[in-house]
Amino acid sequence: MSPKSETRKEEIVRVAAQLFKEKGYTAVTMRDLAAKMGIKAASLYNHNTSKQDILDAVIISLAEAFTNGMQGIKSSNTNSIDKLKQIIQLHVTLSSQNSYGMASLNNDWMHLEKRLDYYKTLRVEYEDDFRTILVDGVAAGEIIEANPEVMLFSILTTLRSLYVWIPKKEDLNLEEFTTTLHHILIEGINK
Amino acid sequence: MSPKSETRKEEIVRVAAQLFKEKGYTAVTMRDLAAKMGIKAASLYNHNTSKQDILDAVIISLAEAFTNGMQGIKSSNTNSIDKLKQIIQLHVTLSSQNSYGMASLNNDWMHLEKRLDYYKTLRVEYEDDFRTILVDGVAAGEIIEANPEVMLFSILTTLRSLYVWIPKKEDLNLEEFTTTLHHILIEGINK
DNA sequence: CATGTAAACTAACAATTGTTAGTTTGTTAA
DNA sequence: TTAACAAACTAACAATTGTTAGTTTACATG
Repeated sequence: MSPKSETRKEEIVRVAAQLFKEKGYTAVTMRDLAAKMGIKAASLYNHNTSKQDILDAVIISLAEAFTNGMQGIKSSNTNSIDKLKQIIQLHVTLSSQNSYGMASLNNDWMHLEKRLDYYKTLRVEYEDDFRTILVDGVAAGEIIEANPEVMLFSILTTLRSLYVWIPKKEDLNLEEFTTTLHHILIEGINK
Repeated sequence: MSPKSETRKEEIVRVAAQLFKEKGYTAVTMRDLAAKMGIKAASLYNHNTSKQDILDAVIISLAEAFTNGMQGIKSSNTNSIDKLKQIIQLHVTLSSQNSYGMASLNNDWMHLEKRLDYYKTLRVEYEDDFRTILVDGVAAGEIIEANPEVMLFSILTTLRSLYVWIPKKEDLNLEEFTTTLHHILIEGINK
């Protein structure tokens, strides 16, 4: 009934993401991570095979969550403005659930090795899908005829930075925040 | 007549910023930097006293450029919308002149040590000045009555990410880009 | 009780890190 | 020619890094 409780391995990954957000992947040592877990560095290797694997776990699962979310939005039968609202909702949800992981997704992806190409593919495909929604919206007359590349850049960078702001506002009403974001990001390009 | 040509020390700082953008401050070694300069790591110490000092030089000068720009905008006798346009112009200019340094400003500031507090002060003051312009604009009826905090977040994160996009578009017309940004960022909050 | 397993430990390693000391080279100025 | 200086070099250091090997502890299951 309840979700399977967190394994020790998952706990390590979760705590690692917190440290990665504070100092960045490279600056976090296995001894730092172990200290925060209350154990010795060598003990981490009973659960994770390497520091690199921990980074992979943090980043790839989140990147795939975005990809899955985008698939659902693409296949929804709604207009472009509504799809944009769904994208905003997706970013708010994932960023509030995992603001630590979002930091690595944004800042530490270049330290992926084996999975770097896979990550880049997911990222490019996500941006392509996003761009298509904007271009379709312009063609359908729902979105102003500004440069789609600049619209994409402007909206997406705002959404990608949500993880910085959401945890700072502890009394933040997520629903109200999302509505305000809709208003600011979309009214500016709505026709 | 011409600006004093670049010293060896300044050259090192400039090249270091390029590496910092690629891999982040912690992941760049003094041997990496030396190799890119075509010399040995020890030779760097004829010019710079430490790796830390190089990071300070990259970040602080840029942060002060933003502060100086904001001072000029604050003291200009124009309405809030016009001040916002000046801010956009400031970010486009500094980001295109020094996209490498902007990466450190955004991602490596936490590795400042002696100058960390100073940097944080500059950053908070800049955000305060920006917020004041928005609040004044709302009070004057020039800007919609959305939550100023969300407007600030949305616009500022877009501007802070310019350094990622500008170098990617090599044929980018900066003037046209700035105009489009005005349109997208401001029409959405214009009254 | 016996066994298996999850999860911790100590000790150590080889490689890499930022940095220092001391020296050499090449160019400029007197 | 000599003196001064900028800028490179070699060699080495102490500390820190990710990781491995081997062992111990605690608990759950048969």
